[in-house]
Amino acid sequence: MSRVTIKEIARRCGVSQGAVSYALNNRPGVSEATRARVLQVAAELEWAPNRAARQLSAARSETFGLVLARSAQTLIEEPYFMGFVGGVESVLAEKSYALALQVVADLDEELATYRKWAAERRVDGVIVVDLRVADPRLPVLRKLGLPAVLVGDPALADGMPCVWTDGTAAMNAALDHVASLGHRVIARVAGPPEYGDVWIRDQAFELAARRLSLETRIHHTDYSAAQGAAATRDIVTGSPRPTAIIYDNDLMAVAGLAVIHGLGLSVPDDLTLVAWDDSALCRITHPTLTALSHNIVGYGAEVTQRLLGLISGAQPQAHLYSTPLLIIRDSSAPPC
Amino acid sequence: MSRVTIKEIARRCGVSQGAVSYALNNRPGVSEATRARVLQVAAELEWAPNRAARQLSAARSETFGLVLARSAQTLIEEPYFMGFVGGVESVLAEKSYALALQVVADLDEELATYRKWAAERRVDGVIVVDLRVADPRLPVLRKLGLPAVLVGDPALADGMPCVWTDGTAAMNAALDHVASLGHRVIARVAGPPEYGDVWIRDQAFELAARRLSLETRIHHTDYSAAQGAAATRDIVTGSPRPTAIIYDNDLMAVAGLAVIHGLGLSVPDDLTLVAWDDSALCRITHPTLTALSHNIVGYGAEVTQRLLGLISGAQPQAHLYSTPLLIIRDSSAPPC
DNA sequence: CTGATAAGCCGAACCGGTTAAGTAACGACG
DNA sequence: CGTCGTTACTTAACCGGTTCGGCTTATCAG
Repeated sequence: MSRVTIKEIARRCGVSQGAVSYALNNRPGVSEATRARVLQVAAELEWAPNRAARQLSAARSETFGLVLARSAQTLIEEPYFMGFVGGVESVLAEKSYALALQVVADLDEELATYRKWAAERRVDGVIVVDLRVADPRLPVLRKLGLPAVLVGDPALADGMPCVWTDGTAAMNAALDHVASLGHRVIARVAGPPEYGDVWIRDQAFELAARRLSLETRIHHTDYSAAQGAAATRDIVTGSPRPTAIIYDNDLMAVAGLAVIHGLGLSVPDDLTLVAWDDSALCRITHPTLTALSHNIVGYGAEVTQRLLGLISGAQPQAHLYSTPLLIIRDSSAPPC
Repeated sequence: MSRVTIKEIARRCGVSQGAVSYALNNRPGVSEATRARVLQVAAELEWAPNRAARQLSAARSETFGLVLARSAQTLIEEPYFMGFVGGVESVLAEKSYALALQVVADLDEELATYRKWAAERRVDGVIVVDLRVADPRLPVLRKLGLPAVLVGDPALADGMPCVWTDGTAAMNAALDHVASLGHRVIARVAGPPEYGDVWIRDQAFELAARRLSLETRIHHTDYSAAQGAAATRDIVTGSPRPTAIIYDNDLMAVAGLAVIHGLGLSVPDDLTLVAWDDSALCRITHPTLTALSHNIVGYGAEVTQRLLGLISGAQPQAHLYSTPLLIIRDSSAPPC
């Protein structure tokens, strides 16, 4: 067990602790010769700063927080989150920041977590995902003074800094695509309506449909495969039967595909399918799924960069990360 | 910004800091009356212990570490990890322990992370996943004196504490199942051979096949959907064509299913498919997939419990968590 | 040669807890 | 009544860094 401290380095170099601290932190106050000597000794002893000590005096924890208010089950099923976390990590690692990840059951527990973190000085800032319509977390974060970057549309962010992808544009692209193929009755299998992204897509869906003179229907789900399958069954057995379905995530699209096959129908001959979130799933089904693709790892990285900027004094602002790109695959074709 | 410290509580209660500390930590040395008063004031002020300060003096970080040496891409595709992390979290949350999660590219970076954590006193212990054959991490962890619980078979653990699921028994169950259906030529689409679990399953596969007089072949992959699909193509176009395929994860099984459909073959008429890791994927395909199911969330929780036990002085030992259960679904049937 | 300025370094306070050692008050007991 | 042991605290050191005021010494303008 090495327990190399700054004091030991000071002793060996024959200087004071303070001088060593300046040297190691690349701050003025020591000569280049001394600095070099200190750095060399530190390297020899394999010194690493004790995190707790640094946090205590510097009043920074060098940690960002991320709370996921979803069931463990959802987290398993949705490839989204792990990718996002991976992106966050990739940025944090090189700044030697840490990520405090907390999985909780609901928004109340999420709020409790923020309060606890703020009181404990546990994190320097948080990343807030799954933005809601009139999100109750925003006023709490404001009051706690906890720096935060929101993941979601500025329309939901109430002026707080956020990073978003343009769901409206993506929805337009998707509807333009199916309309241009000749589809006239389109269904949307959406996530829970309280989610801000879902709400925005709902709006965009109806608006674009009106523009293109399409007939529409929307089924709200909890994002799970089970409800995606159920919604698909409802849609397919309805009348007039839609000829295209747009899903809010790829898991439900894959589940829907299986239902359609099970009913003896064919994709894309009888139904055109479009998925949101283009993970590996969309490429391994038969037929492969047309999808709105975006780089989730990059998204997580971008959000983290913004949070780093924010705590070092950057102006809070909304930042458009990207617009999901429509990748056309075998699941879309003209209706027959 | 609340900055409630123990000193403030002491002032308000008219006692010393030390007394407050004893009271808050439920230790002897203060009267019940004083303790009650301190607790009440602490609650009123919404005091929470400053983590850094506590860590510094108590020399415990109340944090466990978990390094995932996989590409961000793999993490996205494999539902496994997020579920495992969720299980770990569920236990840590109630002990108010934190999880330091680090995603790195390879084993060398993983080792570097352990060294850094040990030097910084960053974590009290680590959870080690993806055990290898003759794993280079074990001697390093031993030397660093970092408490660790390994996730994997005792045969790979070199005497260190571990939690495992019985892959051999599961493989036997799978082969008994397909053999009893009448299959005689069985293929295995395995993960990378350097992974300990894969190695164990390889052994078990060959051994059970010999016992049951089956003809076998093994294709090693990197666990990805792409290589799972490629392996399936090889297998199906080989001769004599196997009539059953056992996959090392469900992602590859789903990818394989699509390949088989694409080649105009049918499951389960032409081929029986069995997947390892029973996530939602296995239930949303058509046909649904027979799978070796285990509770990954519970597995993560169990491992974490063991690590908590270990750092509080429990005897290190190997602990069998469970044996994956064979769930028979529509993808298995007698060969025709 | 003197006084001002700055570079380089030291000593010590400080961050917010934990904990060993010391003390005062009090009751029991020989 | 003196002694011993408890109980209930207080005091102060300590964890390992950061940071600030101040002390030397060298540098340089006047």
